[in-house]
Amino acid sequence: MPKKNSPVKIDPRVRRTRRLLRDSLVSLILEKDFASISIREVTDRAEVAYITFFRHFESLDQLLMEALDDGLAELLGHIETLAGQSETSALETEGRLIFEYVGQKADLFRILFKSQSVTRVRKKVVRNIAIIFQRACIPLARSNNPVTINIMSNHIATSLLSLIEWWLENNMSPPPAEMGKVYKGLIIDSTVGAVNTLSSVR
Amino acid sequence: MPKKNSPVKIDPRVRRTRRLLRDSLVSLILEKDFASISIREVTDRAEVAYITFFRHFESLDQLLMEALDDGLAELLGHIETLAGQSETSALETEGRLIFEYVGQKADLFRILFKSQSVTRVRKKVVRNIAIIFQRACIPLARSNNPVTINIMSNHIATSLLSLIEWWLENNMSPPPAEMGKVYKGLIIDSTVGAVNTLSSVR
DNA sequence: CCTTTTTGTTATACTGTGTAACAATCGCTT
DNA sequence: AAGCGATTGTTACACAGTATAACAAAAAGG
Repeated sequence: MPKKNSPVKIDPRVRRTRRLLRDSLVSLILEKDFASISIREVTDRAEVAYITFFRHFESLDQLLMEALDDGLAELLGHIETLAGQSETSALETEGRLIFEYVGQKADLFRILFKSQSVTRVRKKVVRNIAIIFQRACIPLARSNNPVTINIMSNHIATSLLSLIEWWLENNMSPPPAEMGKVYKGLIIDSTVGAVNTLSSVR
Repeated sequence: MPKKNSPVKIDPRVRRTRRLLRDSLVSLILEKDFASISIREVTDRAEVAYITFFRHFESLDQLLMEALDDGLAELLGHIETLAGQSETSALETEGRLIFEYVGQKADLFRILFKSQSVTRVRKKVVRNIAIIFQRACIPLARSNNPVTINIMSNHIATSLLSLIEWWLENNMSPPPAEMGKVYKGLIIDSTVGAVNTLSSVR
């Protein structure tokens, strides 16, 4: 069952409407608080009839979710290859790639962290990242302790997102190469190093 | 300048109204989504006139913020004493105290992580925790590199909050004593260990 | 070109926010 | 205990945003 790219041809009018609405919402979020954005505002800027919004989405939340889902899929791919890495030197390079990618799509991530209703989206992103690292880190944990593995993967996922958020708020000031080192040292290596100590946790 | 307990005597009717509204909102958040709660619902459950709400608060956001602010002040005190610790054994004990405290006031933290509009509150909490650790960790960093210190304290603060959130969602299953070990190993020790590697980051 | 689908226009019902005026109640002081 | 001042309750209303319906106009695709 293919999740996306279902071979169904979409009416170009529908494609156009959805794209206009998405772009309109994104640009509005970058300007003002998400909670203060009304559907009317979005449709006005998109130059689309008010009622047309409801023919495609149930709420601004849903529209935002879809936009973020699509945009973040690529980052998950990056992280997936990263989690597969085991060589120490490669980890640093891949960490740099993450932050280069974030820098390219900075708007998308700013929206992820800025909009209010994003708590659920963020949780979903954390869970997806955690699952990726969960598989990659099972061989690292000495005892096959599910609690330890869960804590580890959750810690890595949330730490990575927080680091990205911090970086964006700091105007992406240490360049990706430096952030790659931070990523490797602060998140990956230190977590792996802490595993042995935690093998006894129930 | 005393922040709280200003010696001004507050009208008992005002005190009562504010307490009723606060309790009403808290109980509602524990039941349903914050975004779906209306002011009318809060005043109805509080058995208070609708207009009375606006005589005390501008929005549900503000009411929630004040409730969380008061409740979380105590945790910050705990963490402050914790950050002052340097002995390895004491760190683990103090970490246990944190999770015991969270367990006692679990409702409060569930609200912190559950309600949608809490992004700003959470950021404020992160910043407060980060500041505490910032002062405590300056002697640890070899070079007085502000970037490194900022990343470190931010990483500790967000990791701690994420760990608390994970713990609550797992029904507080590893008891506080075990979580104290996790806290020490995964967050404190590993971060301190990573500092030396990161001294070169601009 | 003709059918189907999508979009736009207009009107309407409904919910929630926020304010105003006035009456009723409560707390506090004397 | 009485009365003054502050708070709360009642009722009414204006307003913004959501959501739907019916019908006309426009665009897609065979």
